[in-house]
Amino acid sequence: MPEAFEREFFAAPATIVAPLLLGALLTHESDEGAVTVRLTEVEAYLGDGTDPGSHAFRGRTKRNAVMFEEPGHLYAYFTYGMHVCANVACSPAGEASGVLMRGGEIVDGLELARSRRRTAKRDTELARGPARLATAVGIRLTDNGADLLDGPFRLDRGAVPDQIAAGPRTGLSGEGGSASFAWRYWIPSDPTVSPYKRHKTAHD
DNA sequence: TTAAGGATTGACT
DNA sequence: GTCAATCCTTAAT
Repeated sequence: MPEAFEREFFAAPATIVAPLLLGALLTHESDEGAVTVRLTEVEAYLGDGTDPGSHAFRGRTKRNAVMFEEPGHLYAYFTYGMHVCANVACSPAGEASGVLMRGGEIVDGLELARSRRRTAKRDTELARGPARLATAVGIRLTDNGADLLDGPFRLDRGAVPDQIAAGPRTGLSGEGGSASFAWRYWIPSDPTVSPYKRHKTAHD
């Protein structure tokens, strides 16, 4: 039986929490069944005005309100007209930061994940990429604000990875700005880490 | 009220 | 490798 994270664990800035979430197990139970994903890739986003890439950069809005409230909740948002991405809200209530779950390995509920991700040719593609992960686990826009420590969602400690890599975040504009911070963390050599836009990492 | 753009993916050349 | 799809959120009229 895995050990669940405590609320307090998420009351730290996302840059602290993010690398510690690698290897963690996110489970979502719905009418269709349960799916569990082991996180292999995450990104941190701050909200104190220092991080232009963050949705919380310009302060609290209707969309990002969850990030400013109690930590350990799900911040799900809609993007590109068709995709949902899932974050874990971090920092104490009143402060905003979040960890974007970018990739993972499906370790339970494989059949259900496959049926949700028809276009995936291999199991390693089921949750490789933020919107894919959200789809495979069954996260919808209406799940925004859900508690990740109680209810249909659960976030448990998993085996700590042997190695952790850090590098620039992906998909953000403004090279001279926050895109150059090493706030993306992943498990090296894991096949479920998304390969996108890795144009100027200083390692691998 | 309207317009611009996005923490991406999948299809196609 | 390139590019269209598609609609919600935000900021500007």
